[in-house]
Amino acid sequence: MFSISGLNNEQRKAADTIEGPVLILAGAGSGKTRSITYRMANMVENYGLDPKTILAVTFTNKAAREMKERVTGLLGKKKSKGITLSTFHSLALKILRAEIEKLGYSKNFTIFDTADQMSLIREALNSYQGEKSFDRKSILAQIGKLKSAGISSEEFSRTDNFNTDLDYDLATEHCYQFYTDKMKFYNVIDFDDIILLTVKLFKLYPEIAEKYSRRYQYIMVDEYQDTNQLQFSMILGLTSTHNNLCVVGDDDQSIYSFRGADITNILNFEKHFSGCTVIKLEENYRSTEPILNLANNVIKENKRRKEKSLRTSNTEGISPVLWKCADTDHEAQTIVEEITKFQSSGGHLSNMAVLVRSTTQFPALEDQLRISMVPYVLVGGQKFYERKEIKDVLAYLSIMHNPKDEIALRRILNVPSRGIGAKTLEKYLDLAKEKNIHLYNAFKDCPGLDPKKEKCISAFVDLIEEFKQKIASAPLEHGIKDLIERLNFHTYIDGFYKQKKQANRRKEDLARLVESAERFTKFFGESAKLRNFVEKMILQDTPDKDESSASDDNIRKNEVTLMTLHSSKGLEYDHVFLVGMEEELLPHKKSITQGDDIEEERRLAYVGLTRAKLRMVMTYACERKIYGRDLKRFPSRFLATISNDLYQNIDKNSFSDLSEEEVKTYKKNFFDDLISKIDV
DNA sequence: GGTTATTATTTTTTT
DNA sequence: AATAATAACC
Repeated sequence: MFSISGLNNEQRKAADTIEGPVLILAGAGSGKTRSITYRMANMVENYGLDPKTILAVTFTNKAAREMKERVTGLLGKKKSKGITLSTFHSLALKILRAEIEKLGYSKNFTIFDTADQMSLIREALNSYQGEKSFDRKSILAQIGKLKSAGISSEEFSRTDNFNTDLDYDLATEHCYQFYTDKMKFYNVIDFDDIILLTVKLFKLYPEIAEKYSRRYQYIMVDEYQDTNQLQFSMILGLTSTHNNLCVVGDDDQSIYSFRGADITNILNFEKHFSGCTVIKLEENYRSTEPILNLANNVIKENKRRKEKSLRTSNTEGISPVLWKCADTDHEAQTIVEEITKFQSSGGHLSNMAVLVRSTTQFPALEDQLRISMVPYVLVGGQKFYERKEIKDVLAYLSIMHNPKDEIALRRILNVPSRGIGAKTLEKYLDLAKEKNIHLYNAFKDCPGLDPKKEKCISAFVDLIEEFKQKIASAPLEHGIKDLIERLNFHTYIDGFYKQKKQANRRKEDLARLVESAERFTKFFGESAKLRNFVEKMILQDTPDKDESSASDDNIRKNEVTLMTLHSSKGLEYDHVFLVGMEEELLPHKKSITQGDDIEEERRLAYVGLTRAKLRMVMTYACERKIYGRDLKRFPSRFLATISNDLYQNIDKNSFSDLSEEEVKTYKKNFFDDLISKIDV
């Protein structure tokens, strides 16, 4: 018998209300994950439900893996194995893999990431006869919005969203049409399509929705405040034969509206699912009272939120502080100094996190951490597969799997250079257009279009065909390794990056790619298909070796975590540095100038503050380098509304916070440093 | 056709 | 400051 008696009253109610719709409003640190993992264990152990009927959807693959671990801890490997724990995208992709042919795509479709989308939009704009130059990004954003609102490219011009007088709308219409047509022709889909097509499938073939709905009798959705309209429709499909839907979320932590997250999903849940049980978790087990008071004081300024009061019985604690620093480097230095102090007093670095609003804040912090030789791990920021050299190799793999993917083909057509330049490409594009065939087939069928180039082109086509065979017959990692060697990619990198350090870094990345392919084949064995590998790379669904070893012995590495506020959601640390509490960073400049949602920025600050268990250190710099210029900076408006007794102001730029002894050492070190520099 | 120099442009956050 | 896009050169 599995016991849920370790939970408080509300948590127990959450874990023990199994049938029908349930809304769990879980404040920060209120034991949300604990409640839902217990809920799953409770369902299996005490209600005798088949684990195979349980589906839990999380926001990131990382969160899914973490939850899986915790459920396994409660249920054991055998029973937890049946439970499906996945993201919306992974789940939808699984469905599409089985059913996409019904929508006129073939099964070997590939996935476009944002960079691929951008190149397609560029193509679209090139073929557009507008006088003005348009911003690709905002056009793509507009298309994304239309897609998630369910408006097709044909419908767009007939909706209220469309204004004939606006140049941008006309351009968008052209691009949207161009984009949709090409995507289909290339047999590729984008991130939005993964959900969109699944929803379309559910609508056109209700029996498919029913099939999955019957399979997943009990559905849980984590971080419900960050779901968008499409995901909501997908949920409707999945619950078409029952209403056992349990969603968990906190409207105060909704921070993804830029990606279409719709906060009304959680605010209106009770309307969407009548007769639902509402459970509020308001007891905070994470932070001490001083930290919680500060966080509550920040978030209470938001107008659009459900009133709630987070409380804690943990009344004793260190007062949060705000450090005033001179500039970006001084800020980083001061933080790293504090970290080394903590380290030398015997603290474990896994208990510390440094949180930032923007990834541009990373380099300064990383520099200081490296100088002081503090081990750290980066979360968020540029994705591994987005690095140029990785994308290049993945592009080769993509066209082996889906030769219609013209964007991938053009990406590597002359990388490394093999004498197929812009002129040749143009000729073949014309040929392909004229014969209405795919670009790759044009190369394959007519290598001698330009006799001077015949050799280059046949060599290229042969290479692709050869490796297509090779990769299908040998373990994936061998194929990739051989490909990198055959292409002389290392030499290419040496030529491209003049600095040796940079070049070596890129080569290490390639080695990492081979390693991750190796882990992939090890894990999936015979069914380790090229396509799944590329897919998993793009969806960030590749547990790296750090994580797997950590789960093996369950020892957290002795390193500081450096990450964006967005990726910190759901995590907690004893000591947290919230870096850059200043205007134009938090709230971000874009949200100020575009009159965008300041409330979301405030929620972001709230998320950051509520990560801390024991100590909160906020910092800001009086001067920061932006576009290579030093600009004056000011403390965040979010601090202005807070009464002074809730945090302590410390001026790190003067000696006022140091003891006499510390000032002495500081000055001595300063002069020693100076002298050593003069010596050299 | 390829390489290099010059100029423009950028910075939110992520599946 | 760093990178991408473009122009000018070989």
